[in-house]
Amino acid sequence: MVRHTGQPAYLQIADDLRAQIRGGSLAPGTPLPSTAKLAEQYDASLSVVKLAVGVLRTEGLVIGQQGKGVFVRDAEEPPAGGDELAELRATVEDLSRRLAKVEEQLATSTTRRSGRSSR
Amino acid sequence: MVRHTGQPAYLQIADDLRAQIRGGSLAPGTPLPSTAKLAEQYDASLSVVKLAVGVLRTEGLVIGQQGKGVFVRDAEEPPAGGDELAELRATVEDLSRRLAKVEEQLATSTTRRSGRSSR
DNA sequence: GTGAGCAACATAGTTAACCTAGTTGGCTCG
DNA sequence: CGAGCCAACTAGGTTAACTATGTTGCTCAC
Repeated sequence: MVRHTGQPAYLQIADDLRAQIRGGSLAPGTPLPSTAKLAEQYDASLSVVKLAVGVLRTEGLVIGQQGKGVFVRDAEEPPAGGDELAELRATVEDLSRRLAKVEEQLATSTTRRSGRSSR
Repeated sequence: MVRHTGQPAYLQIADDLRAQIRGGSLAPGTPLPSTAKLAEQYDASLSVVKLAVGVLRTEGLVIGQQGKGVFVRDAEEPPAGGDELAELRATVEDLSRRLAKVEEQLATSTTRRSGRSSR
């Protein structure tokens, strides 16, 4: 897969593509590699690549055109800070998750139930 | 499915949920119906509901918690100042601070099972 | 040479199945 | 009574298959 950073594969791929876009490796107007190519490149299934592209599409970073490809958006004007906002939100969500986890660990260090055996 | 407005089902569902959130039918902090319930409610497959929720998650409108549910995030509405960015940055800073603190607590008391019975 | 048609490839959407993992509450057994 | 186990929920991730639809380039007949 990609790496086991705790992040799901489709988010890792989305992150990587996002970084390439912001970094300039993928200039506005240029098409991303095709779904199949990306799947091979990241050694992932088509499904996770589609999910990753879907995330970027939702974020408005890219625009998919049926039959042609997925193109990096011009990013002329960030609509209400759309993409940076999305990034910040993702960060917030991640932080919240981690925080809730450690806080729970701290709070329940004595409670200790939930014995879930094997499985 | 939902309706054939040209929009794909998962976007229609996402739109509807988004409208309910913004409209107040789904107040911040309240959980969305479970995936299964939503699927039944919209007469859609589990997959499209999961996609719809995924969109809202990407947008940061909701936060999913495994085992519990998907909860409406606090106050998506931008304050009158309009500087939602600054607010988010502040939130990120705050979360980072708290997280660092708690992580430090955890690290410095690894063998410690300090009593703190919550729940 | 030109146009029609077709094949190949692209994204997009939908569905279904399986697995992981966290939460909760109830039941059993010591 | 209480601790532990477990079953039934929950969301999340992954994969695969199928369909629809749009684009492009090639071929072939005329």
